[in-house]
Amino acid sequence: MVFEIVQNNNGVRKGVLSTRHGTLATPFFMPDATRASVRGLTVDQLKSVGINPMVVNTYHLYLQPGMEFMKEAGGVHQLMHWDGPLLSDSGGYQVYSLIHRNPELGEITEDGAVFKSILNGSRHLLTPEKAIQIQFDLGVDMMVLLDDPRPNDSAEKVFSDAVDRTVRWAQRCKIEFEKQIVERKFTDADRPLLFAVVQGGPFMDLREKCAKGLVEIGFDGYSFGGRHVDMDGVFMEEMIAKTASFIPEHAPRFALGIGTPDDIVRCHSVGWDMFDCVIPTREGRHGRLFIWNNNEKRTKESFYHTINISNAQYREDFTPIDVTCDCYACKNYTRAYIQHLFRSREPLGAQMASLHNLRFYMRLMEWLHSI
RNA sequence: GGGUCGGUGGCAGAGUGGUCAAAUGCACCUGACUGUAAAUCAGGCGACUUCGGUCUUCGGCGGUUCAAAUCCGUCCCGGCCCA
Repeated sequence: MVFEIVQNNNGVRKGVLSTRHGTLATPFFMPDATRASVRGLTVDQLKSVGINPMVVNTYHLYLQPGMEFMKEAGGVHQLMHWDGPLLSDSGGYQVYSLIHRNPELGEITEDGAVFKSILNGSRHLLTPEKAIQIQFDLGVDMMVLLDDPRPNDSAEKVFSDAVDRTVRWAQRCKIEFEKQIVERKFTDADRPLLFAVVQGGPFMDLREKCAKGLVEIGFDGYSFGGRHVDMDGVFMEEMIAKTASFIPEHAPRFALGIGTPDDIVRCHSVGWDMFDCVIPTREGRHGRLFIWNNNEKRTKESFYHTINISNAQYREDFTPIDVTCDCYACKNYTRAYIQHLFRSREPLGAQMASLHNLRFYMRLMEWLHSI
């Protein structure tokens, strides 16, 4: 059994997911180590705040350092000196994001995603099969199939076509996945897990259709694809809840790219189990720090606030970022010092901010496990 | 003492008659960031404002001109050169 639900409270689940690099208690959050590195942090630092699974990216690692190198390096675990579980994203979202921002950089065809490298302009074709092969070469524990995301303001027809394509690609991914399992002599006990992606944008019936199509093919887990907020940035609560309900209960549900702390809480409360997001690290690098509200004021609706450490009001604030936090930054440094590091562009500032925010996210997971 | 170049908004530094409340950079004040083209990006940064404008600014003072940061006189201050 890949995934076992140990508690289900009106759809709020706690479970255990088994991977080749250990079991994971859901819900869990994975920081993004896109280029085989959580920006600015060492393995020891990540471990010190309780990080276990992380997400690397097919697209980025394929372009740089490239797959020959990755094979030579002995896989991504060995390369980045990480012995915890790793999940790789397929690169579908990266190509989508690239094309969405600049249509000249590529296009989606039935064959796969055609795109220009932003590093040197070289042309590449990422097919569903290739995305799977690359992820096997990376040696990750969990992979995501190549999907076809679209911006949330697209027409229904666009989403409908994207859903159909995502399902067709899913079929191709599954076939390639099974072929690789045989070729690489994996057994059911030591094979990686494969996650499908449910697309459909804001259209509920398309989400349902996509989920059905994917479930029919059969995957280890299912992900929420695309953006979970509308064009105004509003969390699409009902759609996210419904999409979870379209996924079989016994499968882990991965909320791709989600999210802010309250988005994670809301997603978890409607049945999502796994999360990854750049927010704790990116916003940390940009000076936004997550802070717990006082215990007695903590509710699922309101449990944290943020500060921008660069703001003038913290210039002489010689208190820790968060008095309740046990991360290295909070244990040893003051807000005034972190601000000084930011103002003087000392990389230690961004590093400590990332570390603290990741600790915040880990504590958020601990909290969700405890309530 | 003589000559010469120069004094511009917190700093550096453009501008050398009107389109200048004055480029640009830094600093400063905010904001954004959700499967990382992001140690990034956006806005603000003289005062007041009914947001259309109004008023006071480019070392000081005094001129020329319809109009001056820009031209003239003078004074103050600084750099360099000569005594």
